[in-house]
Amino acid sequence: MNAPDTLTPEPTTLTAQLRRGNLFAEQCPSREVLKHVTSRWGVLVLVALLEGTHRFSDLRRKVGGVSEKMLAQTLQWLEGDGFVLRKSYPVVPPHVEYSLTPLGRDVGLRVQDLADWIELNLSSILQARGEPDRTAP
Amino acid sequence: MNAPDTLTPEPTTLTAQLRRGNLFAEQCPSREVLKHVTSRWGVLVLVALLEGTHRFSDLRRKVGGVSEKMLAQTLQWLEGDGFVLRKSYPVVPPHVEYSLTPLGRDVGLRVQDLADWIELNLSSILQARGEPDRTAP
DNA sequence: CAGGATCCTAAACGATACTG
DNA sequence: CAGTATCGTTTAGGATCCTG
Repeated sequence: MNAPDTLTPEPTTLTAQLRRGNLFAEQCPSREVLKHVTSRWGVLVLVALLEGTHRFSDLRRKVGGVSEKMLAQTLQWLEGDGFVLRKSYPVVPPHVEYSLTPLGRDVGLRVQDLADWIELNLSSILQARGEPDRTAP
Repeated sequence: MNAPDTLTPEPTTLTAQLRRGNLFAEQCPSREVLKHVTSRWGVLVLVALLEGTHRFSDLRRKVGGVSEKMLAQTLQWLEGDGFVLRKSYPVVPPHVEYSLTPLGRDVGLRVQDLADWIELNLSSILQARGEPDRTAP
């Protein structure tokens, strides 16, 4: 850990190659999915839906700052990836419910885990930034 | 869990409030950190650095498609948040090494967990999209 | 109510050139 | 080598209006 002239020579183990083979490759399809899941609103929508089914306006109200357009687009991304189930009731006025598929719950839990960790460690992070700690009184 | 007409009325438990209190609030400082960590290149840089110390050009080569500018900016974000340690050796030509702090390793593991999950389930996801499964021959 | 269509701005991003 | 500076392009994102 103290030889500045030798750089870490790639842990070329088989498992590493197989498990995280192409994420670093520019054309890896995972990147698209990752983009949806880690998008500004994707994270919040997934976490919100972990708490249960929501209607469009519920999500809009819950996820502070999201616009109609972006919420719709985010939901379509996540639906397209098989994470979100869209259930439309043919009534007037329209009634649409969004929920997580099993796949979505799985990925949502990991996203929530990450988000929770950040909130929990926000204090240390802000201190690293030299910013005031707003989590403690 | 099966009443479509009653939406989840906010789990106003203390723990929920404390643990994920303000993520949904527009001005929550966590969002900024989340943005860095889940950014297009932030994810890849964190995962790359989990494998060990890298020099700038190593990262540049490893993370396919990243530009000098974005790599530099991403590293500065992560350094500012206390996730990445920048070690500069005053030699010529310049020699700079990037590694993860304990905090960075912690968050990196969660990001990697998410990324790995996506790669592992890419097959199911692409099928949900109706796209061909490129992970199986 | 749920969103599609349109228009527009700000931000992200990339390519290139340049410097200590 | 490890960046910064600058510029041009692309995309994200928001506001508004409109419809079933």
